[in-house]
Amino acid sequence: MKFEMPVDAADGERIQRELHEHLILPTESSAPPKTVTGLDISYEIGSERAVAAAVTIDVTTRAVREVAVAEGKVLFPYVPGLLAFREIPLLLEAIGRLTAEPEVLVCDGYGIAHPRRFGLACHLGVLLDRPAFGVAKTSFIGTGDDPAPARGEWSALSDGGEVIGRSVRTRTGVKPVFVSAGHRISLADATELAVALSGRYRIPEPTRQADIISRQVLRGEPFPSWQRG
DNA sequence: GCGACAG
DNA sequence: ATCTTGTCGC
Repeated sequence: MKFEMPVDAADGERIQRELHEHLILPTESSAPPKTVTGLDISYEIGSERAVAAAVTIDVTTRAVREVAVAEGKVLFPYVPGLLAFREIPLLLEAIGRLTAEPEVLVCDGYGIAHPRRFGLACHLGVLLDRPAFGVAKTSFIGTGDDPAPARGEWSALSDGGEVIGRSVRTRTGVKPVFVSAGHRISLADATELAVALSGRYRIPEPTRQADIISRQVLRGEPFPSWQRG
């Protein structure tokens, strides 16, 4: 599917409602992927310059398999609920530069835990027709109890009587992250991947590395030697 | 009407 | 998202 840039906020909501029709949200679990590709963007203050990074991580070892970046100008302002239109153009460019097609995508943000049930992870997943989910650091919509303190524990995130995601403990005793399904993946699988991809840090390795690398490139710091392409 | 509000 | 060092605590 092709990305469409809205002319204003109302148009953006229209696009989201349209694409929402293509969402696929399985209940059943799927076979675990061998790799997961994390996405994130770093912005420069006082300008529209930004750098996106797509980092493919080996699920078993959590080691970096491949890195791709894209630099450019952001054309849409940050508006809660419309984050996708600000980040998708550059993210698609970075993803397109990967040698290996992503198996599963993980975004720094939300999937269906969104005002119109169509967050960044849903949008990207539908456009690329790939499984995708979101892992956010702070709350957006929905309420729920705090999960038990042990790593792997979680509690449901609900809104208007429906479960839209989970508050997941990726590290024992540390503030939980918010996981929500984006496209072609069950909430249970997204939760398991979020935990499996986290180890020493609260943020799963794919998005954590994408965050670090996009920032390094933005600041013109030495590019990781193990990267190629 | 008054907050809240992914990144 | 971004401006920013050290410091306290497990």
